[in-house]
Amino acid sequence: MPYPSKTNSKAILAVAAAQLATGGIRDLSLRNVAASLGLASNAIYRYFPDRAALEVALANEASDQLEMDLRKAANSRSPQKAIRQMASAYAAFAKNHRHLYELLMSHRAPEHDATPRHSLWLFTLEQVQQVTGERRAPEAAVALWAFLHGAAALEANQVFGERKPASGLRFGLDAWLLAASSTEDAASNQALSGVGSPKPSL
Amino acid sequence: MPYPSKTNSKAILAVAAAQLATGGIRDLSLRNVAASLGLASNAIYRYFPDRAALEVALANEASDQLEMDLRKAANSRSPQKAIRQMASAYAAFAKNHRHLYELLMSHRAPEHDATPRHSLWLFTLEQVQQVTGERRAPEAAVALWAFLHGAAALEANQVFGERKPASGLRFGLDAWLLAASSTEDAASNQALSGVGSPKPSL
DNA sequence: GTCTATATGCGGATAGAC
DNA sequence: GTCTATCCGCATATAGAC
Repeated sequence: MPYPSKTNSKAILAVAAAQLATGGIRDLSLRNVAASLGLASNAIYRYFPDRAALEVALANEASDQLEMDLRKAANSRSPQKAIRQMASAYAAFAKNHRHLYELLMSHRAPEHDATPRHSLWLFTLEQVQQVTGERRAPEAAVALWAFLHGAAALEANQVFGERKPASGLRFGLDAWLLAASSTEDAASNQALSGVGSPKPSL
Repeated sequence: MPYPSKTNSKAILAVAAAQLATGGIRDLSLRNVAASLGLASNAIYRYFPDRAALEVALANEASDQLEMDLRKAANSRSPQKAIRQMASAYAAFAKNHRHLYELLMSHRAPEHDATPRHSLWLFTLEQVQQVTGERRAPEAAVALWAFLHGAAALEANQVFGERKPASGLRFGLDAWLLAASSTEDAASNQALSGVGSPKPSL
């Protein structure tokens, strides 16, 4: 071959991920990726039609990686303990791969989501179900994910500055487990009961 | 004066906010803002040293606006009801001003935060304190904010596609109120008690 | 079929004239 | 305070070398 391949999709993704890690999504550029691989500025287009496609590929990689971390964390423990371990793993992933995580979460899901993200959702749902039962699993999983993502985002952007959300993570997770472990009637009745009882019948 | 003022900071911010609302942060450009005001491409630099400064000003405006909405929602109600109303107002703000909200939350807080964001935090803390008492207020407020932000972000990015987090918002808020209304000892003991009791003594 | 060379248009940013 | 002119980096598209 006159022009043997100097690169491939995996190598491009690796370099892109490295640049994303150092500079954030705004600083990621196809030019820099190509330069890092010793290629011309636009050689990337043979592997990814445009920048958006590269971002999608990165997000899918991130999703796979996160799911692996969560599966490890949830392995062979009690349901509640599994949730706690998953929460820690989730927070750790968001912290250690800040920009990659940001990219993962800021990318809208496609219409028919057969992507790695769907797999991630199904696994989470499965784990939550062990705690809440089948009926309340979807809403509980959404609530849990919302909380975990929010905590990760707030810490990443240091919204609270000095006041770190570390203790807040504990509080929120305890609250979720408390509600998830109780019957739905007890939980909602209690929460709606209002002012009167500072010490409910726990 | 040979070149009288054609604009001012407020007008620039208004145009920038409008462009942000339609196209998102990536599409906001100083060139377009200037063009909308009938100015040369770089006239903005007399009012904002660079693009980042304009974004900070927009974020501060957003923070003020959100705080006003939350204050209205919390006005003269029971503590629990105030929290519920604030949660709804928060979600509504994030939904109705999607890109502005995103900008607000994605901007790191400065070192000594005397910005509108600090005021927003103090007000939230004050309201949470009505429910949890003074001691647990900070961590509870962080947890609440994390959950609300996460729910807003997930919905904005449609992470769950069809499975909308509307019911998840209810579940999470109920869980938070349940834990916030109980004593800290009861809450953490219950949550840590683990596997054995699918139906705890509620 | 893969890479290089090149061109267009859109950004942010700066210098200096008026 | 606004203007013209200009620079640099970026994504993108096309033509052609090998």
